[in-house]
Amino acid sequence: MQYWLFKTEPDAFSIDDLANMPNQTEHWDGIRNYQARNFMRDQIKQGDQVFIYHSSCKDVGIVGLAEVVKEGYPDHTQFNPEAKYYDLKSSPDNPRWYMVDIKFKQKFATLLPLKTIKEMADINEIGLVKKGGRLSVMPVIKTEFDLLLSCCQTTN
DNA sequence: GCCAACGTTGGC
DNA sequence: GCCAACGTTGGC
Repeated sequence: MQYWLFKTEPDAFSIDDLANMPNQTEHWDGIRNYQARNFMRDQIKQGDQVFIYHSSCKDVGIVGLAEVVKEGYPDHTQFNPEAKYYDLKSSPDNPRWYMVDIKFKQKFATLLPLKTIKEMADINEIGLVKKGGRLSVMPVIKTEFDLLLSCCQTTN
């Protein structure tokens, strides 16, 4: 099992939106970065645990937990000329962009702010605190995932 | 294949 | 809204 962090802008799609979806499951479309795409296509597996992180908003930080329920498959929005994430250069024969499905597991009573994460002495590897923190999909090592999760759950 | 210009992300 | 840090594009 592996661990990940997915960013989302809560104005567009929040942890609450995920919780309110049918079956509390949604496909994570709109990833248009090659490094993130490679994670989606090749590495993210069913059962993997995913932190949901709210970015570009008033309260920035980890807000909840989800689980991967479907592994990488082509992101259909790339083929739709009407869609925001349409990609002229991609075709169904050779899709450029992939997505996974995730299912809501838990919303934390209080979010774990980015500021706090940066201040934690034992959190040094997660992309949020390093260069390259702009990736919208990033791996989290088990030790840091466990630490962050316990932090989220004890502050409840 | 280099690299300048441009676009995007995302914290503040 | 600003701006730093990246990522992508495209001319050469």
